[in-house]
Amino acid sequence: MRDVAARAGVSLKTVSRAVNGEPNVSAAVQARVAAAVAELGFERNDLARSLRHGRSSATLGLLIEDVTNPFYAAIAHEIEQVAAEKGYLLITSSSQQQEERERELVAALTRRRVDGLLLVLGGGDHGFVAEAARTTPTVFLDRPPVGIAADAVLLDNRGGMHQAIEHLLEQGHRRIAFVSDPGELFTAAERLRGYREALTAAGLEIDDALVRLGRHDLGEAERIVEALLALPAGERPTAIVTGNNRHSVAAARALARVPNPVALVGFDDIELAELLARPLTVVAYDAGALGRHGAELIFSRLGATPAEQPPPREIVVPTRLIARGSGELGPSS
Amino acid sequence: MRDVAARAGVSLKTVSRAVNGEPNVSAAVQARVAAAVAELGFERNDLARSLRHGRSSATLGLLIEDVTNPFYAAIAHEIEQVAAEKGYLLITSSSQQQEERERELVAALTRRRVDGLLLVLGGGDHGFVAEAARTTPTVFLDRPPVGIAADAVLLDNRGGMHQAIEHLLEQGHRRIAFVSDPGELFTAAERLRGYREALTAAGLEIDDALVRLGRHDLGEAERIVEALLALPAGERPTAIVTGNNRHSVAAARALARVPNPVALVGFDDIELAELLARPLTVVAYDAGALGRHGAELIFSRLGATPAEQPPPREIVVPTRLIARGSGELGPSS
DNA sequence: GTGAAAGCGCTAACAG
DNA sequence: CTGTTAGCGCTTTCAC
Repeated sequence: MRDVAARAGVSLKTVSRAVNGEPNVSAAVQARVAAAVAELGFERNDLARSLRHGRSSATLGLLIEDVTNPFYAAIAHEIEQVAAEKGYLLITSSSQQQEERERELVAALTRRRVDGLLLVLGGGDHGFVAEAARTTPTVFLDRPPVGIAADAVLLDNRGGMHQAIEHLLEQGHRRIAFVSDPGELFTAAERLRGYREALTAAGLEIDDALVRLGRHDLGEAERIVEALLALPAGERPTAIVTGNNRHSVAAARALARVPNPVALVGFDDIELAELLARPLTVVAYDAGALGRHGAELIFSRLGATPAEQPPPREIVVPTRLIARGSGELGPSS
Repeated sequence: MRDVAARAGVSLKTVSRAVNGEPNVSAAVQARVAAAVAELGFERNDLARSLRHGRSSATLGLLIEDVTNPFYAAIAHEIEQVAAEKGYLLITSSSQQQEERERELVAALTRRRVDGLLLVLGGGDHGFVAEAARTTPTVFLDRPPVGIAADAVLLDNRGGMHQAIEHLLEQGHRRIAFVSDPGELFTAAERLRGYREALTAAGLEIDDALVRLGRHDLGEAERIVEALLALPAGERPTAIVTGNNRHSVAAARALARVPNPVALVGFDDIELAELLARPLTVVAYDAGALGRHGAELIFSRLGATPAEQPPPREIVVPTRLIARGSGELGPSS
């Protein structure tokens, strides 16, 4: 920038004004600066800018488990879209479900002075985010904050699971298995609660042998479903509900290998679900909405003065059941 | 940091040393600084650090079309993994296939002084990247640079298409359609070239009516395939090869709606392809490898002195055919 | 309309 | 081992 000033024969500050489109720069000077900028290939250093400017690195930070899961990709994409409209960029980082990585990455994002933090965190206490959340607008996505207060955008986990169970009950199922993540995970716990509530409301006993919670590693999940399917006649479930798209994929694979499949309803939609040999019935929702609302919550805080900051808010994204076939198999088919 | 220094009763520089784990800090002082840091909830400002430090914002910039496409998600994920090992974060931005966005985003990333640029750009001249590439290690992914020299990681597009066509020829197909992106796109052009080469090598004429290039908008792509399937008997293709995963999804959907389907081979693998009603035969490859190699190329330049910089390099990722059923349909089935 | 001085938070290069 | 000085590239403040 100093070089540009020298080249254009003006002061540093004038270049700054010209480059940033501030008022009080004559057309002639504006043009001279523009020419110098072009000749020197100058690009404003936004790091230095935000340092002095005090605020705004014009960057948001997102922490998810893994972008290759379409659920997270949808979230990341929507955040990025909202951010782009405001001239913000997005740093996306993956925890790989490791709490240590979560800590490291929140710290790394904070050190870079992101203007907002969007977090999908695992179980356990989230106290390590408290400090960052004090100075940076922070939104929890998919899972609520634990141990601290902050905005959150969640799914209607229980409601969605009610839809799934009620749908299967209508088909005559009475032995419905639930395959999902470990119960430490908020979403798994809530969906399990929905599962229990719906069964209990129908006057059925909960058979804990049909509740299988394990990491959403595809291989392990497949083995869990295989074990369920290998149960003797009376104990075998006639339907399975999965707790997320990874488990749905695993269950679909395991089911494809047995001669006498059972009904399946997945939580979260899957591309091409309708073209599967056994079209997948799912509890669907707008995953991107988690990101979109989250980004909007961030920007609403960014646009408000400290005095105007509202108390923590919670947004719940609705679910809906899409029947495609796999969930319409009867108990004896 | 100044507050920490005051609190610990040491100089600014000593805090800097302690915080960064530099040598020449006594254990006692180290402890006192650590205590002050904890009490004040201090987090080093990496923006200021990299400003002074001159180099390294410890951030890489990635420009893709859209993270919700699993192809790009795989790339982003691998880059992030490699970056994480070195303590780097990744800014992921989506062009949505708009050249104007590409320009804006490359500029935005450059202004933030990312240490490396990984770009998936559309057709047209890439001159607008030249200035950035001069000062920042830049790698082109999936599509080579046009008009400038830079590292690139590409797929074996022609080879992959040869595999697809040869496979279909072996099944007896002679009328094979090609459905892909517009020819301005390097990958589409190369795959089309592979298609032509393989057919010509087999002594067949190219029927341009069977070559349909259009944006990979799912709806439009479906209509293109429908049109092909609606051709009269003699003109109708007996097999279709798609140019990318979006077109494969579109083709699978369109094919599922007709009573007399044709063979289908997709370029790029799809999750659950084996569980589709008509299991999808594909030309598969390691999409993540594009990202992994790209990130490694960046870091190799980052670790080299200006004098050591090698000339632009090109890495080609191999493809392989996976037969699952849709590509093994005969011409008269 | 334009410029000079000061400083954002940190670290390189020296001193001590 | 620790502190001082200067300055990264930019913007704020205030003067002209």
